[in-house]
Amino acid sequence: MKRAPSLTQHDVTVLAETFRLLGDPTRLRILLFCLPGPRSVGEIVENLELSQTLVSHHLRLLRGARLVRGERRSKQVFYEVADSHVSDMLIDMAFHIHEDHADD
Amino acid sequence: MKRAPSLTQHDVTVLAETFRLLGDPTRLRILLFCLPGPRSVGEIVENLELSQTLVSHHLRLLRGARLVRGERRSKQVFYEVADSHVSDMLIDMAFHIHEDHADD
DNA sequence: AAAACATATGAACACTTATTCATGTGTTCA
DNA sequence: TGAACACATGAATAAGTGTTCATATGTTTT
Repeated sequence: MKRAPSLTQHDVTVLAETFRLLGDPTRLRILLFCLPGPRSVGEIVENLELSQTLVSHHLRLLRGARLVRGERRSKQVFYEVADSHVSDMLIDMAFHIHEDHADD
Repeated sequence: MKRAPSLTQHDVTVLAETFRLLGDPTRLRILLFCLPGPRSVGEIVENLELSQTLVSHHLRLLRGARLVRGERRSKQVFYEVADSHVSDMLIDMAFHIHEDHADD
């Protein structure tokens, strides 16, 4: 029987904010696409078939929450998931959903 | 180096919807409060200092997504986290946030 | 320097959503 | 049966948010 650690008010706020950002399908797709490794904005745009401005806007939010990091390499900017904490979180959640076939 | 399972379009949608619901601080507090065991609506209202109608509205959304289950015992209705999948998810996330003190 | 390329930003709009107020439903007790 | 208790629901509103359009910034190439 696992138990959760007691969270401070601040912890809960941060946690909710993180969830909120993951709660948009477009942002989630962007994050999942960047999970295997750094992706340029252009790659994201082409692969996910989204407008460039939309991707930029979402990346800004994800950056603001330190969920992704962007690094410039000449003309392009490559984004990757910020740290192993975030990627572990995402992978765990992905497994949870994947295993859970108690569909509607 | 862990890898995420490949998710279907439907998986991503469900995952995003779940995150979206967890993304509201009030709902997240309610869920976390119900994590240790079944709580009556009244208990939630008192402990989290929220209005009764607000709690009911949020519980309805959480119920709709099968994140909580409600059981009536005479006058009161007790809510608990739906299954171990959800609670594991929450506990994992709680640990992730808790351990992550790379604050802003 | 200018043009071309890659990405970012700001304003505007449509749409969603959290909260409140008023009221409804179900259950127990007098 | 009626009153009291516990919870749910519907409408209304204020605030937030995703997307698009137009435009700006930064980098390379000619």
